[in-house]
Amino acid sequence: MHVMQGLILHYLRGLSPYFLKNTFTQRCLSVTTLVVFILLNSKSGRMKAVGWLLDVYVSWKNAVLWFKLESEEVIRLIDHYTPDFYVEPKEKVQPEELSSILLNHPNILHVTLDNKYTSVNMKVKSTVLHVYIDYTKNFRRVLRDIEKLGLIKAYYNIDILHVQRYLFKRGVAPTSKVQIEYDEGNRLQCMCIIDDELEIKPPPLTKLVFDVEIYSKNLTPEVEKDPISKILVYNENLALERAFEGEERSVLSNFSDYIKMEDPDFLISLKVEAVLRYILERAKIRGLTIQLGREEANTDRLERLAPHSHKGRVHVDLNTFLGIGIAGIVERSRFTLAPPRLSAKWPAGRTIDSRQCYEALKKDILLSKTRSFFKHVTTAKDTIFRDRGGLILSPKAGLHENVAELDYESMYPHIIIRHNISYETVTPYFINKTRRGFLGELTEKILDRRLHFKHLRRKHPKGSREWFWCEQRQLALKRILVCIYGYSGCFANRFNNVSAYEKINKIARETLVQTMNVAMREGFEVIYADSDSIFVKKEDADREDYMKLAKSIKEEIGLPISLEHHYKFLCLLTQKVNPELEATRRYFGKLMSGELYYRGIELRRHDCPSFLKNFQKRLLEILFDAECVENLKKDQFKKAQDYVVEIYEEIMNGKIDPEKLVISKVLRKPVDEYQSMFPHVVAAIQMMQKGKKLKPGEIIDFLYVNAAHKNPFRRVVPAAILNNSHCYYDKEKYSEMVLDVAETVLSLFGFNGEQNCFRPKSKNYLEELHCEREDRKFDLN
DNA sequence: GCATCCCATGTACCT
DNA sequence: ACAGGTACATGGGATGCG
Repeated sequence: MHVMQGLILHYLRGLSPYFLKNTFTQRCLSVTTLVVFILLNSKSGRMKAVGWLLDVYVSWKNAVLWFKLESEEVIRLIDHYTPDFYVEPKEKVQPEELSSILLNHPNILHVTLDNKYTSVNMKVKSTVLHVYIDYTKNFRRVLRDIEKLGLIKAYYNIDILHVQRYLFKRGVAPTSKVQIEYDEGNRLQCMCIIDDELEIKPPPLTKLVFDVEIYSKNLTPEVEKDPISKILVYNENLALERAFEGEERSVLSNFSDYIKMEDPDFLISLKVEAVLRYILERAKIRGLTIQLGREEANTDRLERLAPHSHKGRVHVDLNTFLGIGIAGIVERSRFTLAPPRLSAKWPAGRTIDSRQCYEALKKDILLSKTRSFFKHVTTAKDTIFRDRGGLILSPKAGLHENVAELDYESMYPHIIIRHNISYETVTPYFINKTRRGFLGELTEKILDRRLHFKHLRRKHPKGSREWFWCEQRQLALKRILVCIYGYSGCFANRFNNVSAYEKINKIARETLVQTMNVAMREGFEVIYADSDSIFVKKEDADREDYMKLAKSIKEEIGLPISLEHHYKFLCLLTQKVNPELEATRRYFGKLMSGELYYRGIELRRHDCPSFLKNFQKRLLEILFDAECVENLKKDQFKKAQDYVVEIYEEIMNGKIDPEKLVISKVLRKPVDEYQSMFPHVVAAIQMMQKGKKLKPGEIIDFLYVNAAHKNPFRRVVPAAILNNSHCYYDKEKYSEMVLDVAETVLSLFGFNGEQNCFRPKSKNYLEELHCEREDRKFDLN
């Protein structure tokens, strides 16, 4: 009850005349704007502007839209919004009758009869009632009330956000460039999209990257007790630009003033939502009213802070920003048609669902709430036989020279498009090719866009702004594309069709087999293949020959494939636990360009201490600093072994900075759910004893101090409570790890850390590894 | 009582 | 609320040995 009242007050305040006047005068301060206003105003009483839709939220019966204008001004406009949904009456119930019953509800404005598809199959339209509600806050209540009637078979369009409903209807994606018209009451009269789809440069949105330091005795600060000691502001390159420090009150109010002055569109920090809330809570405790958004925020119930409480600005996590940048966030917003504050953080499923809903509604398909049940009955045996993922050809373990890696470009999206795979076109028995599939249509738009930026990127010098923007855009789209395939068969997908998913996999496997056969026919040896890539070699083949192979595969199979890497040396590994077997998805090598390239080994793992990573990298550099295989196997291998001895001794002498030996692991579940005392779990428990609040997903940094100790609590120490003066790392444990890391790189050449630390096993070992495998024909049975 | 093997558990990586 | 496949470290019980 309290919460509800708080929210309503909050919304009312947001719309009060006082507020509107306030922003209006503020905006008019600039002389240029005044001139523009007068000029535009003189004719129609309406004002026009061009800008970008920055943020949208919905409250009460309005949509509030924030625009960044070309003039760098920011304006807030209001548009009407009427929440609505659809219902399908039960068979015996007359639609007209249900309609008049519904109209009795005090919060239902009106009801119309309509014909819509209720499934993505689009077979036949059903008669449905279109129900309009007065205010957003009554939406759930109306649903609850009419549920009790027992007259309704199904509800549609009820589990999307109001802001999605508004934007889908408008058909405008946030961040779009638009021409707007609005009246003196700041009511939006007209909004037309200006096509800037092919722009590389993102809209001119400004950002503020910051970090908050909190003074706390505990590992997790408590907002009631622990003051903010510093707020640091960083520039584009993450260099410190400004520091607010000293007494907390002044830190907070200076920071708030700074935001007001700089007026950034984006607020960016680590754990941005938690940090912004912490700032507001501390301000409240200090009796300050500060404002981080462009509108006043309601700070009555901070623990229930609404997701869009910093209205008019977009808050984004630092990692998202570093990953895909503003350009990537713009891509996500335009794909999902959701405001960037949401689209930037939504996980894959939500992202794809949003766009699918938009596309479905455009086709007159209503959005069912319930996940569709099994569409086709199959036996368990069928499922096991059919539902296999990508195909992997065991690597031929050993050292290879002059190897080409050919990768299909976006294989899964291409398969979806070429084979018309979609929720409504695929059954276990056939694919309907008489009409264009829903999924293919969507995938093609996004794939074309991604490839456009991927290829455009190459036309700009590496490191230029344009290059980065293209990269950020194509990366953001790539991440979405990969998930379209995975999400197609996911149970949580409202349109899901497992057959479609399985079909994609089947075609992918067949494609890979055909690809290998082409390569072999052309006289290449296939030494490894995985899902959408093959590794081939042929004596004396050069770059041209490999590109020619890619071309003939492309022509024969019809999907784009290209030379992704050309290796001077490539090591394919055997399994550590079972050296007779080859290890997939674990290899390392050196490219013709001189660059190292590796997958799956310790160097790629985030839980490997930095010291060991550096060590392994150096080992690779030493090993591959060779002209030919002989040179590598003899001289460089020897040098690498010497380096292992050197590092081994350095560890044993206790000379290494413990900081560099810290291991990071993610805590995947609450500590009490673990069945064993794993090191990171023990470290987590120790941290909790020191007052750290830990949730699943958090990173645990720890150091081995006595790995073999009987008491699990004596084995590790969390990095956060490392006391340099009496903390020693476990030399035995870390020296073991040094040997393990060395073995990954050197065991192919006979190195075995355990048995004979630094001498090769046998002379014949390498020759054995190099024995040629007879060529095989691959076939799907 | 110990060393060793084996397996479930858990995390991370690859495509 | 993305899937499926894979590798490896770890803990701890089972097993074997003396």
